[in-house]
Amino acid sequence: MVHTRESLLAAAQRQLNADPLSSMAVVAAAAGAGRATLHRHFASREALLLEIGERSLGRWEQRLDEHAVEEVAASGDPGRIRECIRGLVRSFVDDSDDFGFALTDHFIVTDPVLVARGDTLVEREVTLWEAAQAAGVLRPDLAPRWISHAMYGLLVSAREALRAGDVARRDVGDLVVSTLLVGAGAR
Amino acid sequence: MVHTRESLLAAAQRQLNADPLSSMAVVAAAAGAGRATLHRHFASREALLLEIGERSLGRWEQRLDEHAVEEVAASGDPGRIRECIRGLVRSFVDDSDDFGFALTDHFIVTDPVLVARGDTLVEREVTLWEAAQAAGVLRPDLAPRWISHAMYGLLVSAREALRAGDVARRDVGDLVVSTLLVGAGAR
DNA sequence: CCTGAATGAGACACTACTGTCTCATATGAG
DNA sequence: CTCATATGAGACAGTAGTGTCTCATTCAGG
Repeated sequence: MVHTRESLLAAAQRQLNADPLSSMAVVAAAAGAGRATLHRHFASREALLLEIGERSLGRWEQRLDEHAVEEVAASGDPGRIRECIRGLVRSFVDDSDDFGFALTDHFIVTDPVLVARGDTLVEREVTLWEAAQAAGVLRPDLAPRWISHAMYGLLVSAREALRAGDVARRDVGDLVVSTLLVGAGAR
Repeated sequence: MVHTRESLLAAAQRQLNADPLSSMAVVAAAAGAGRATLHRHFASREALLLEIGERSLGRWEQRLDEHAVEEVAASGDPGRIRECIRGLVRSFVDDSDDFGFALTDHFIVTDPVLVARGDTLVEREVTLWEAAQAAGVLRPDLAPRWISHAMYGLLVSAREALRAGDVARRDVGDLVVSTLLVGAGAR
């Protein structure tokens, strides 16, 4: 069997997603690799977790790029902004399946380097929230950072709801978008 | 120093809330107790976690009782239902400070006994969501269980927002209620 | 003051995991 | 086919945590 760094990372992510406390031995087995091989690619468990964190942040960043967050924000066009938010959130929901445990894992959420990089990404998001508020797409009375937190909370919800089998996978993106935008109250 | 089972539990909860991976030694120190004393009250780490889980579920159940969820649901009165939801969610937000880590800790979230008991509490909540939908307080097109998931996700949001210092403690209850009910979109 | 129960400190054996190493085997490129 | 390389299995020492135990000390109630 041949093991690329990427395939190991992906398998590790999948396994740690299922059980965040999995040992290196378990992770290696889940990747169909020996423990030694895993250690050849990642010097330590910590290094592996860091890399997974980086990978998750990379995907997150990529999503912000894909949706041209800054450009849309600068445009000030309510229609474009609304569509951008919808698309962005849907992308995040898709990702939360693979990357979800990085949302709550204590080590990843705590590591200073990852936190710093995450903060810069939140910063980028915030420009979108602020533009959305200015364009009348989002409520102006909410702190932009709260909007980010609320969105991530709903990603956790989506993850849990899927795990519990309470919602269908194809519905969950719309569910998050609509809950975030219009809430659960009757109009 | 005298240590009641309750004081140990409370301290353990506080410590594990700060760092879910704290060892028994760290937990004991945080409670101002010796490791032996902690073990006299809780046979094993697992037993301690279980008890914390039970404690959290107990508080949760207590909240449902306090707000007379079933009675309010049965009343069908939109005003009462709306007030009940507001009060309930605010209570949960208050609790999530102390009990928050039980929301995401893998062991607690996974243990079959706790999960089973948690399910029955979700069941009680669901009666409220359904009544709210029937009374025109909540959107009828959302699965009641999704509403529960969304609310818990927003509790995670609240916890994180507080930890990051992005919102004031006195605001966070209203923030969750209002985000859950009307969302972040402009009306 | 006296006494019995609770406590803290620490020793102890045990387990699980980590990170390193070796070596025989498998595998793919030339 | 041949050979260099990657791999899996396992040995190994080191570390950290757990659960049990003992024992001297503390402390509250009589």
